Amino acid sequence: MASAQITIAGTSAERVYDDLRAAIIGGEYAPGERLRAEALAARFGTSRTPVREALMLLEGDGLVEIEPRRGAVVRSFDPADLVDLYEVRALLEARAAGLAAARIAPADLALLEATCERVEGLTGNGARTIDTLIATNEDFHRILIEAAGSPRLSAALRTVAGIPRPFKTVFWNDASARARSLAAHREIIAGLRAGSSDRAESAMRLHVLNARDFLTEVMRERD
Amino acid sequence: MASAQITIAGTSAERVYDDLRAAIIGGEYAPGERLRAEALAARFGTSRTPVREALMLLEGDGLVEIEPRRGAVVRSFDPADLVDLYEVRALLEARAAGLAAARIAPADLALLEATCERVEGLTGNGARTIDTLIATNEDFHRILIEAAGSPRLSAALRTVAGIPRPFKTVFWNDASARARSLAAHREIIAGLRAGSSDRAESAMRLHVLNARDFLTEVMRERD
DNA sequence: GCGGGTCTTTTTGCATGCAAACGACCGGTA
DNA sequence: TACCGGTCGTTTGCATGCAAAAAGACCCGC
Repeated sequence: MASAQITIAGTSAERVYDDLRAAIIGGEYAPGERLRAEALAARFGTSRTPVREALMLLEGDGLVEIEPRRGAVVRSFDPADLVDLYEVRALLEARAAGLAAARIAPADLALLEATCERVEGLTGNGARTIDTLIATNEDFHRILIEAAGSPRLSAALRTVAGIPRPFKTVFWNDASARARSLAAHREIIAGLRAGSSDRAESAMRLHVLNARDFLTEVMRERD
Repeated sequence: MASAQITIAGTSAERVYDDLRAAIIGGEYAPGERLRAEALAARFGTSRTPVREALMLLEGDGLVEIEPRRGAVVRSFDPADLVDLYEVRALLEARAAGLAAARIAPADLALLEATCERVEGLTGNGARTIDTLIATNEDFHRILIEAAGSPRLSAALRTVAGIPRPFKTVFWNDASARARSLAAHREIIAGLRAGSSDRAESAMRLHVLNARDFLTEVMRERD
C-alpha cells in the first residue's frame, strides 16, 4: 500500500521546500515574480541558507528558475512548455498506470475509488469546492504513482509534477472537463481492477493528453 | 543543433556539482561511502555551503542519499534499482529518439555518425580505450536527447542519468556487448535519417533494454 | 523629453561561528 | 559475556558577516 508521505520534514530546508512549493503551485507567487531570499526567510521564520537550498530543489522541479547572481524567479509556463510538460507526464503516468495494474493492492484500489466518490459528491463551483477537487485529483494521481512501485519513475515525475493553480482552476471550473476527468479516473480504475496494463495505460495516456488539449484550447482562446 | 553544454559554471556550487558528479560516476567514491562536507570543501577549495548545495542537487539526480542530521552517502545500486532505472531510461530515451526522428538537424545527425566512427576506430581493451568508449557513448545519447527538443524530457532523464563507472566498465570490456551497442546506434541513426519515429524509438528501446539485461546478467553471475 | 554614465542601494554567494544531534567509546551491571 | 547508560568528539544544519555583483536612482548633456 502506498504511504501517505515520504518526508517527515526533518530539516528546515525541507519544510521551506514543501511550503514554498505549495505557495507557488497555489498561485501565491505569480509566474515571473522574483523570489528574494531575505523576504522568504522572514516569511518562513528561518535564515537565507535553508531558503537557498529549497530554491535549488524547486529549480529541479521546474517550478523556479535561478540565474547566477540574479536570483530566483517563479517559472513562467508558456503554451509550448505546458504541452511539453503534459506530454512527458502522459508518457510517465501512463507507464505508472500500466505498472500499477499488475501489482496494486486492494487497499490502494479502494483509496482510488474513494477519490472518485468524493469528487462525485462535489457539485458546487465555489472556491472551497475547487480546492477540494484539485486536492482530490492530486491524491488520485499520487496514490497511483506510488502504487506503480517504481522509485525512479516517481523521481522522474517530480520534474513535471507542478503547474500553477490558475491553470488548474480553469480546468476544474469547467463542468464538462470535470465530468470527463471523473469518467477517465473510473476507466483507469476499471483497468487496474481487471489487472489490464494496456487498458490502464491507455486510459491514463488519454486522460493526461485530454488535459493537455484542454489547456491548449484555453490558452488559444485567451490570445 | 544541440549545444555542447548548458551550464557555464557560474557559481561555486555548480562547479562542485559538476566535479563531484563526475567523481562519483567515475567511481572515485564507492557506493555507500560517506561524503563529509568538510572533506569535500577542502577537496574543491571552497566552504561547506556550496558543497551542501551540490549534494542536494546530486540527491535529485539519484546519485547521493541524504539523511537529515546523518549526512550524505553515495547511493548504492542494487539489482532491483538498476532494473528500475534502466526501464525508466528506456521509456524516456525511446521517446527522445522518436521525437528526434521528426526534427533532428543534419549537423546533429553527422555528429551522431561521428561517434559511431570513433567507436569503430577503437579496438583495444586498455583503460584509456574504455574511457573513450564510455565518453563517446555518452556523447551519442546526450546529442540525441538534446535533438529531441523537449526540455522536460531532458530534465526527467537527469533523474536516471548516472550509474557508477564499474557497471559501465564491465559492459564496455565485453566485445560482443560493444559490437551490439555499435550496431544499435547505427540502427537508431538509420531510423533518424529515414525520419521514422517508430523505428528510432523501437531501436532505442531495444538498445537500452539490452543494456539492462546485460547488467542483470552480470550481477546474477556475481552472486 | 530622452539616452548615457555614475553613484548608491540592494541582493546574492560564500565563509564561518555555533548549538544540537549523532555515533563511538567506555565503564558498570546483570 | 552480553547489554545498557553516560560521556566525548565529530559532523551536521542554521544563522550571520562580508565582499562582490547587479539593480535602481540620479544627474547631466543633448
